[in-house]
Amino acid sequence: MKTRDKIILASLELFNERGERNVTTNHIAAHLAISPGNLYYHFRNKSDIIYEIFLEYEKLVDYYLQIPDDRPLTLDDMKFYLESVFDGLWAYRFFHRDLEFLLDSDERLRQDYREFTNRCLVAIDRIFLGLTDGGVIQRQSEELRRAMSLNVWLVITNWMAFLKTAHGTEMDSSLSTKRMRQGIYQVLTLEIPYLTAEFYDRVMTLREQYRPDLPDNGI
Amino acid sequence: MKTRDKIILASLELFNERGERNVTTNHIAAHLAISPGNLYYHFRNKSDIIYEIFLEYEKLVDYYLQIPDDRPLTLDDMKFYLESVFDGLWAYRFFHRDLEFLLDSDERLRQDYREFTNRCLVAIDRIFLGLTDGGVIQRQSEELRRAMSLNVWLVITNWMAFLKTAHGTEMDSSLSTKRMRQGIYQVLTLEIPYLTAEFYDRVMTLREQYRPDLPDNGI
DNA sequence: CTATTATTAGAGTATATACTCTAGCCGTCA
DNA sequence: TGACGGCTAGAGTATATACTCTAATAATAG
Repeated sequence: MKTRDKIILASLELFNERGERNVTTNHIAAHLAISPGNLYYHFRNKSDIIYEIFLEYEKLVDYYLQIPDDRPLTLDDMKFYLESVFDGLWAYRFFHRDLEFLLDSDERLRQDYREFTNRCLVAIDRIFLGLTDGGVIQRQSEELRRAMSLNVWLVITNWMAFLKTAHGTEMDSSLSTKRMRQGIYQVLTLEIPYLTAEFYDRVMTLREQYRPDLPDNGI
Repeated sequence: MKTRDKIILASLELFNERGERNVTTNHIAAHLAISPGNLYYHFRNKSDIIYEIFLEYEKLVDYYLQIPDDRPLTLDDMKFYLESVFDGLWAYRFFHRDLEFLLDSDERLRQDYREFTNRCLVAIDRIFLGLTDGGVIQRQSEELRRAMSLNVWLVITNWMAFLKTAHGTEMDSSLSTKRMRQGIYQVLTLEIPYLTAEFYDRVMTLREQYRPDLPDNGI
């Protein structure tokens, strides 16, 4: 593998583990057993590494959120969207953690992230529409649908942070995978009142699969 | 005013403006035109200042979220809760920004914040119950109510971050006050399907007052 | 084989940051 | 008046961090 790619990979790994703020370029270099000079030969600065990682994240999510325009959406589609998005969130979880700082310190990233958010919101909206056409969700006013899409986005993008802050340090990966799934449960909760009678039971059954089997409220 | 209190106040102000990460203890001292030594006479370290600010935040929110147990809740109560909580969020907006890092670097804060989250979730749940008793909201299963409460919490605590990241740098205070109100709009959106027939119109009218009068989706 | 270019090592630097230390000021109370 | 304790100034320090510079090595093309 090219050194450049190794740097991106190691950075992502370290960022996810320790948080971008706690990972220096020297750490990254040391982790790869290369010299700082080598790292800076491939990247002008730390922001450039982060930006590159963002581009991958963006590409992944954009890929996942493709919406067929020749057919309505099914329950399987919905399940796929939810699982994919939460997987992406997990794979790049450092990103939403220090988001505001990252955007503050990189104009390019700020611009791109804004458009990315926009695309995601539009995609969520289209998914709702597609599910409406598919008879899963009742038709709603555009205004309500948009407000709902935004709420879905807020729940999704805040889920990781909630897990990290509301739980202790007991974030071993198996537990957090389970907990991640609870994010899907939360999103499905948002949809419940809008389900059609035909699909109500099926969606509720699906939702059961993501229910946290833990005694408390998720705390 | 005591120097100690001035330090807390100035820190909060600077943290909110620039983000905790961008504010050093030397900045705070310089801003107050006092010496670093003076600052460290009053606080052992930066974490201590942040912890002190958190205690005030906590006190404020706990105060706002008091729930009368001798009567059901009214629409006015609900409005009060929403406006108060978003005001608190705005006044201490730096806090949720670098939350994960702050909790990572202060064991005390992590513990306290966890309990704080817990209390808030319980309070939201009780508010829903109170509104049910008040005939505003339809009675739901405990499980659904809890999941809804968590969604409300996720929307609320992510609202500031969303504003900061989804909009450009055009965050003058008048605009952001308007935008903050949209957070209430979003929370009310969550409640719509659960309103009783008697209160539906009144809540929808209230919600109208928080509707963003901007052309786009809030981007 | 040689010349040129891409890559890498690793010491080094400028700056920032959290925090310390000592000396002195100032109000109060005996 | 003087001594004492709370408060403050401000220079200073150890460490970290992002990043640079030069020289050496590997790869490649002619």
